[in-house]
Amino acid sequence: MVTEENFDLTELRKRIRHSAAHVMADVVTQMFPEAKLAIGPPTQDGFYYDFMVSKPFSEQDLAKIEKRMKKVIQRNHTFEYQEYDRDEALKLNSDEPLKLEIINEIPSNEKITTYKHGTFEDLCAGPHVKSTGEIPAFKLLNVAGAYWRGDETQPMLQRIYGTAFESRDALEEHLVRLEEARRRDHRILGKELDLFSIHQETGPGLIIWHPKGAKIRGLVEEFWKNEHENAGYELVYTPHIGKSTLWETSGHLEFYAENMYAAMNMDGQDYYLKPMNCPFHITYYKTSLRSYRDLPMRIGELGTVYRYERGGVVQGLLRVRGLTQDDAHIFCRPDQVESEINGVLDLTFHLLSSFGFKEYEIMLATKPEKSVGSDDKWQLATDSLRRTLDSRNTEYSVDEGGGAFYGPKIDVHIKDALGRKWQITTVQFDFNLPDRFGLTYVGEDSAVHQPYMIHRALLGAMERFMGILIEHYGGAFPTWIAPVQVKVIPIAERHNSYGQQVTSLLVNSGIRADLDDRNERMNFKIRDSQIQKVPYMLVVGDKEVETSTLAVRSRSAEDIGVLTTEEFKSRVLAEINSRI
RNA sequence: GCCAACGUAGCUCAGAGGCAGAGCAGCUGUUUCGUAAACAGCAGGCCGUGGGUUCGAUUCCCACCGUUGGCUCCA
Repeated sequence: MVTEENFDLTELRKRIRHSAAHVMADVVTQMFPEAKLAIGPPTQDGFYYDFMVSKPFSEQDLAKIEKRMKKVIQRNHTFEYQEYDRDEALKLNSDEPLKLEIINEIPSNEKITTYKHGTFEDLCAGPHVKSTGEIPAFKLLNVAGAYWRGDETQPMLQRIYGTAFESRDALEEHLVRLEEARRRDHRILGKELDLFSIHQETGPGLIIWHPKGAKIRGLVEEFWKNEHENAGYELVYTPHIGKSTLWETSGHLEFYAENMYAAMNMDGQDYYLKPMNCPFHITYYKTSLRSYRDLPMRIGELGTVYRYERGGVVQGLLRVRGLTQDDAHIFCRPDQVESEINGVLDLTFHLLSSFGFKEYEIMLATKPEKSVGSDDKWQLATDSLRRTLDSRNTEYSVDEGGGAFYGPKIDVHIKDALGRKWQITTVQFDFNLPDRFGLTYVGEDSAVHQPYMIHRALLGAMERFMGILIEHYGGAFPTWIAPVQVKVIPIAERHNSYGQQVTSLLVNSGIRADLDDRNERMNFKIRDSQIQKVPYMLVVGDKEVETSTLAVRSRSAEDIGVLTTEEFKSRVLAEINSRI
């Protein structure tokens, strides 16, 4: 362990990982002399090194590399720092075309430095641990193709991922966390809990919601609708396809065509599946002459859109081709922008915290180089976003130039139960569409003005949000959205009718209760309900029938004890109402 | 799209150039049971799709489709 200097843990890990990457590159170049080096940085959870090789590495190669790395670590070579002038550096790396490329991009006023351990010297800004012996625990994880500089026009390199920690225990803990993440994978839980499926026959990225998954989604949507109506939104339904002229006006055919499904031609007219809802909401706006008194108008819809995503990126519920956005468009006057943004943020945090997401990361993205809309519009919009965020005393970071070409935006990332970050909420100004569609309202001055348009999705897309929710809760949904809230478990057949009475009573009070009257032992039924992560199990046998009670068990394996049906009912209803 | 691995029963997975296998789930019985799997029997298959090699291919080769892990982290 490094002790002389009091490194902060993240810094220490960075050094360990970066050093492990060097050791790996050392071993790889020994084993595969023709391998050319690219880069090998530490990452958030580990490290990688990219190599240019003619033949990809195999799993067996990884095991061998790992073995030899251990030997290098044992030999405890010192990491030696070295400075070079440009010519020396070029000469030193004459055999490494990718390194040469990097050296040539280093500004002339910067030093060119290397780190050397044993016979392996690598162009590197450092820093490293003192010697290879100070890499206490590491593991190689997987191989993957990666483009040189992440650019698909560049050659594909082979990347080896690994991770390293300051102690065996910390490494072990990390591997357990990876395993936990795998166990919570929404695709696995989706199957186990019978929530949804995806089929080769129906098409990749297209979800079939099974009754239980549909139940959860329906409850989330119902909650979403209620909260939106409470927040002054009006909800609409719009079609799934639209004529080509609509998408010409909106600019989608010009700018978004590669994500759109091909046209369907009927009656000599081209129709397209909608990739976005905005043109329809705008069309609604235009159905009437709008006065300044009508604004703000908040038009919302759980709108299902279809987008072509490249084969390699489609994944479970997280990246799909048919998705339902929790979409809304706000049309407002310039003087209303701030309060509207505030309202959107209030609603966002209310919704997200209802699902147990309490940690947020907020990004304000400003005007990019290529953009539409006048400078003063950008100014006003960006300022109002900034002012709104400032006035809320929320922390946020600014992504300069990261806005959409049609307006600035605020993005919200959430942290789930495993501490993983997900980008979900987006609030975007749009200077483009009001122009293209010629949106207007009549002002107090009886002159015609153009409204501001804000596009926002709070949960993002229902499919993706459900995927995140499944992993966040690990499939153990809180009672208010659990597809089955209560399982009634009679011990023997003679208890079925009492079980049925209890079930009906609960169902009649709006509780999703189910009777398990299968010809199975109680233990089997309990196990089944545990696996299905049903919040409550009610065991009924001779004692309960006799005293008109229930033996209540929760899925967290707590024995809650014996309650009357009424007691249990009010307890569960209270829990449902408080959404816990 | 690109790199790699994978695709066998509803699910999880084993197998091998020569008759296709297990566990769970399903069905039929038996059992009536007190907090995480009762017992027995039965049924279940175009071995992803198409082509090639071979006397013979689910197995070997090629293509396609699909799934999984990657493709921002700048020496």
